[in-house]
Amino acid sequence: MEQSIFLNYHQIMKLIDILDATPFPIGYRIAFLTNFWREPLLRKMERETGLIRPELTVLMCMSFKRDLNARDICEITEQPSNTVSRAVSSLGQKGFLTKQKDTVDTRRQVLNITSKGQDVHDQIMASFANAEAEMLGTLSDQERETLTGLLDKLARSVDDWR
Amino acid sequence: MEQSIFLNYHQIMKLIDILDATPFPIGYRIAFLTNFWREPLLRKMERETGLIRPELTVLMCMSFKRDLNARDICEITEQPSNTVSRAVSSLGQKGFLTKQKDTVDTRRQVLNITSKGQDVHDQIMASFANAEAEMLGTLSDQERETLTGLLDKLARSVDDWR
DNA sequence: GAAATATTGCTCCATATGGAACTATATATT
DNA sequence: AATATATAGTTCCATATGGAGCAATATTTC
Repeated sequence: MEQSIFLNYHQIMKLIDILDATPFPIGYRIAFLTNFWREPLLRKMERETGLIRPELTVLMCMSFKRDLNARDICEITEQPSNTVSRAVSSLGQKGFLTKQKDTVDTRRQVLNITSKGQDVHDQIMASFANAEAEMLGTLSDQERETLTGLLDKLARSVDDWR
Repeated sequence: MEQSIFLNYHQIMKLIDILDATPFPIGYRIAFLTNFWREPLLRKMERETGLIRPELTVLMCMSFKRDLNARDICEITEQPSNTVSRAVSSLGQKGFLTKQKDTVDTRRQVLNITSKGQDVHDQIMASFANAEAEMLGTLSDQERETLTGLLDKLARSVDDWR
């Protein structure tokens, strides 16, 4: 029975128990879930596809809308321009996007995802969707809908609170 | 009216609209909120207190439980040992924790938060609590309770899904 | 008790990332 | 038209962070 006492000790001392004691229960649970859900997923994506986070961000933007330039992506994602620049550059080298000079403003480059880029994008999206389904395993359909609605309210009011 | 068309263009192209199109609506909203809520808070903490994330993590553990050692903190937080080691070292230099050699195992150091460390910890917790209150401005008390419960369910089932 | 193994905490190194400054081009002002 | 200012995208640099491996100590095995 020594063993079970030892296990209990560790159960009691998991991070989630500290979170109960924080005065920001929702904020910290959100951060907790990001740490344990998104971060491992990004590491897995990195291992399997060689892409890193800013590259995924750029892929997602290009998949959503055609003919963006780097500046557009900076504004959409609120990422610094050097981060976007690096991601665009490496995605180009990998053949995941095409660049054309903007005929009106030659400083700009018009960016578009290639079919190869779209394929890896779709593969990553599928992997994330799958991982979300696992995370949500304990929630009913009703609960999922409620949670989506509440998170959406918070996310859409972003300009009010930050 | 040119101006308003321009603004609408940008409104439409905000990140939240891309998120609607992802096949993991909950996971991505959680990540989105972390990006726009926690990250700026950590930057603010860094500017105001000089502490960085791993240092806060260690402070929170020590505030929750006395006489931990670095290994305990690694296990609780699932952080790599070098990250914890660095944080313990710098918190020690700043006078935010005390180290005593463990009498049983001299490799270990018994760590405890100082009152100075507790003060800065409490100050940071208050700042985070305040920021959470702002984020939750659009939610009713009932909605907050529901959200806490749902996030808690997900967080507590972490060992099932990862 | 000696040797093999495990564990604690640290250092070295590689890399992701953001700030600031820079180059090239476009726009505004006169 | 000439100059001043603004903007797109890049490079340089500083730093946060994790992986791998290391030294010191503890534990296990024989």
